[in-house]
Amino acid sequence: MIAPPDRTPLPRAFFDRPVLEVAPDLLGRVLVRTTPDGPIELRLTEVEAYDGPNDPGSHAYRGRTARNDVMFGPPGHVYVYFTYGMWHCMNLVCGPVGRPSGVLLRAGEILMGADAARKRRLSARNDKELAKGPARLATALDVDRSLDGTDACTGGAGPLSILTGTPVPSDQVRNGPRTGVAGDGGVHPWRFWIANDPTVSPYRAHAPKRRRS
DNA sequence: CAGTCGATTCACT
DNA sequence: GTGAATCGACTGA
Repeated sequence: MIAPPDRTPLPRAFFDRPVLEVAPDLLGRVLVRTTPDGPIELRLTEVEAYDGPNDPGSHAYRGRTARNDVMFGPPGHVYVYFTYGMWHCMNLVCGPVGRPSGVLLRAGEILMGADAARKRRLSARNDKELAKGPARLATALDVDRSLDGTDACTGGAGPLSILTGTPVPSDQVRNGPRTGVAGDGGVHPWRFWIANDPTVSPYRAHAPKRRRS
């Protein structure tokens, strides 16, 4: 018998800590997304940390821009970016203010609202694949740039919020190099996941793009 | 202002 | 395992 997840909202202070502390602590937490098709709930199983100005893999490495502006703001808000001309990925901003860092939400298990998620993820061959990968996760939860800057610490009042869930014991947390990160940013072992969880995405090294002929 | 490339996914071989 | 899809942000001239 497994205890149900704690549905208390995660307080903003949770995110106002160094990102390397927050990232593994997010595993097992529950994200609630309100959609026109009803609520979708997702248990986080895989994340990656991106640490501001000292991290060559971070979008904030070269300073503040219109795109990454939210990363420089208060913790507990959502940073959403568009990539590869097709996909969105979402992060939770960590503190303190002025230290642009965030946690990329890479994968999770759908706890509720799988029907709504399947409607948006027609290529998924089974429910484990609904949110296996950062762009798949954002697609399943109907997340795009319109949610950039959303406060996730509202306790359910907004379109997106995060609950306490059931934190994962540290002996079940694994870590390793970040997926698909180019150059020097790839060296940091700042990807965290739950051991043996079937919804965790496979590791891939960065694939350099070949020049067109 | 043109060129490059991405915190990826999918279809195909 | 390989290559295409697809476009906005960023870079450097």
